[in-house]
Amino acid sequence: MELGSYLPYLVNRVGQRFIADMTPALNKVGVDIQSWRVLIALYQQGGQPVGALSDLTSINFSTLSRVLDRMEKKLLVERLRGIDDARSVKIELTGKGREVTEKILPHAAALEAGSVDDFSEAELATLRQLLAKLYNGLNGENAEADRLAG
Amino acid sequence: MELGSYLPYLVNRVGQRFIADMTPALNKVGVDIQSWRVLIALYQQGGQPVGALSDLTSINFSTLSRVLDRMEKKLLVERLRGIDDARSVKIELTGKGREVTEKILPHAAALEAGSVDDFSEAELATLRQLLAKLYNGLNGENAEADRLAG
DNA sequence: CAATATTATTTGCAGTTACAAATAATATTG
DNA sequence: CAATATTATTTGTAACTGCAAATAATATTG
Repeated sequence: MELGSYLPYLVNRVGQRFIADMTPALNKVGVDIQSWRVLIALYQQGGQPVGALSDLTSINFSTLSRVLDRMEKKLLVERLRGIDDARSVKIELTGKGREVTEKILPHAAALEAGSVDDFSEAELATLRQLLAKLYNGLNGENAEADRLAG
Repeated sequence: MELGSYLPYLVNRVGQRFIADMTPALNKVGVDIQSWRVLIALYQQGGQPVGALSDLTSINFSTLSRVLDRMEKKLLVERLRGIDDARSVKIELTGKGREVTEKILPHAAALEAGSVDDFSEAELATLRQLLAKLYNGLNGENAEADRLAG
């Protein structure tokens, strides 16, 4: 097996570069990378219970609970307890959360655009499609359970 | 901007799934994900100074120093001080390090193979090529410096 | 060649992360 | 409907991470 063709390696180094390149813009508004993932998810998909948000952001649910603590302290989100089921907590963007998200979004868009400067539209579409397909080919945290359940 | 087509999102969730799916095999031999990245890198590219290893694994160099502490304690690697330049420390796999790597490798290969089960050879080649191209389109940690240097 | 600058790695420290257990609520079942 | 199981989130804790400063060595320069 060659490192340069090993998918986890190729994916990880791209992910780390995205983070590194995004960091200056995030620092400017005092938002860390995890909080940024929560911000876009909420901005685009609307208020979510913690569990759904965990799936959406790929952040471990107990880590996410702490990320939400930080964000709540900064008034970026609020926890709405027991809207339909009192066990779940709906997380909503605040006005400030929306504002901050909209301040960051142009940087994010520019960074993404810059990263695929040399891509044709077809290549870009293919990359997105193949990344989605790859995701579906993986098991996620329920790998063990999935396998046992057959 | 749509979340489902946003590259950092697509890449991050694939990366997290790779980690989640790999974790059981790593736990079995008591190796964490960062150490695993170091193991494959050294196994395939040979002994490296810390800085080069940091680039190769996308692990922050100061974090890497601590990862190497753990690995050294487990006798997976050794630090060879001042081979050519006494400032640098060459990191080498130990026999045990090689052994453990070879115990994990089949799981890693199987996981990768399983993740692309539905891919044609052409799709797989395209994905790898586009991920490499995407990586090159990103700036890495020197983004600021690069930009200033023009 | 002493003083200063540069390069490579480690360490202090203040957070962040994730497992497992605890808490809190709803759902099931005998 | 009380007892038990299940679902959703938080919290205790121990380890991990990354920035910035410290250390340690080589390279440059006046």
